[in-house]
Amino acid sequence: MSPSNRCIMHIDCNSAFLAFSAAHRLQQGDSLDLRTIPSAVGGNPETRHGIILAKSIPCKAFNIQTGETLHAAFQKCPTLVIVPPDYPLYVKCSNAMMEIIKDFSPAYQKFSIDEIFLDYTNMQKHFGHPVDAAHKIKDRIKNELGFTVSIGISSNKLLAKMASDLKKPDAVTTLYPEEMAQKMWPLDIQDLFMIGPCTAPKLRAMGINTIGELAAADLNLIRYRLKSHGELIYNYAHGIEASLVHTGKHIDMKGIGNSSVIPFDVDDRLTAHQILLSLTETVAMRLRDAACVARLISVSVRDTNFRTYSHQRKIFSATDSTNEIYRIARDLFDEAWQGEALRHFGVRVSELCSNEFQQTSFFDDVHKEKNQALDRAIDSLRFRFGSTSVHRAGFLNSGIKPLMGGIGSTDEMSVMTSIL
DNA sequence: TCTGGGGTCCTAGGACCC
DNA sequence: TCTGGGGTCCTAGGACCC
Repeated sequence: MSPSNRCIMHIDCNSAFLAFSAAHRLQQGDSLDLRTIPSAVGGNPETRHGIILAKSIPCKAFNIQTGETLHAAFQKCPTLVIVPPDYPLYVKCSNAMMEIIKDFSPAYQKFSIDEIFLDYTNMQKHFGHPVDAAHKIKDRIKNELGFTVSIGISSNKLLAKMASDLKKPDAVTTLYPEEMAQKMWPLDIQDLFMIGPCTAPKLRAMGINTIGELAAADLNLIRYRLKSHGELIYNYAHGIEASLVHTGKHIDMKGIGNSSVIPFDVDDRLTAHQILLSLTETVAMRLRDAACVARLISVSVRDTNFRTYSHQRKIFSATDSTNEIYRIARDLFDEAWQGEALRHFGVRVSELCSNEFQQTSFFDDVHKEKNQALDRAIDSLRFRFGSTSVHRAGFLNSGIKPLMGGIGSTDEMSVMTSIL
């Protein structure tokens, strides 16, 4: 089968978080549909989480942007209704949507919490023409789950994704290679997947303002200015992209991390250590849940001036131990911190491998086995009785949550990649 | 009244080895 | 005492996605 004979769909939820919350409220008996008024899912400014995460379509008239502060949004629209995020609900909605979609093909890839790729190649005999099948998918999601999606259809993932963006909400759109000139090339350069706020100005400075102009540009010049990323977006502008719909249940994770803004400025070492421990608890739990061990530990912080820096270390033998990861994270922090007030902390582990053939070192902690047993015992208690059932005495009265970050379960929640 | 959290990938520079 | 170039690994930071 030649690549151009593939049939790929991209299913994209419209205003996902807001739509999920709105649909849920209607199901709970609320008479107001948040999607019909200027409304948004947003954080809590008092805990310094005050940004817009998702907005309703009526917000467009007020020029409210995702990612901007609630304060700025209220300036634009004083009647704006804000609802708090509900991540467990979003995971449920996402999974329910996938259950419907997988009725239409065994080959599907969860790309993010609100986007799925479906390989519809060879499925016509079962569900008909791709456009008809897409309408069936879209309507089933609307009728059964109460929110709308936009579906793009093409011969590869990039064009399918671009297609789903062309018409919103509640729409089905094709963007086959022969339609690029008409449907995609007139679009602004920043509408192309993988051209962000940093690359767009560089292209504009070269006189390239539309996707079509990028497609017509000199590849050597683009490559010279933008290196391999230049070649990538040049190919995308021509609709060239050949990655597979990764069906495997187990997409290998490259890393696991938690990070959080702290509601107050942190300027003492002890508090910083507690925060790192709290972040490490969830990171290590997710690591063990994925049956992995990690070889690279990194810590990142952001100060009150929004300067971010990080410090990382490769360790000799990979680990999944909360205590071990914490000890390294703490050392990394102590080495990097210059004493200024901090507002944001992150702990991340990467270079993962299966814990099956864990290499042991002569120098390993003699308490290693005891530590492992303790980690597993705590994991199972938290699994059975909830994540708040067990935590360390050090957190009592500290004002810091014992377990920070880490949404839901890792089950089948595959990872988004910048390369499709 | 400020500015989230989860990821992936790429590049540059220095260390180190041959 | 002065001198090379290539390859690989490690680390920090930045760009992009949702």
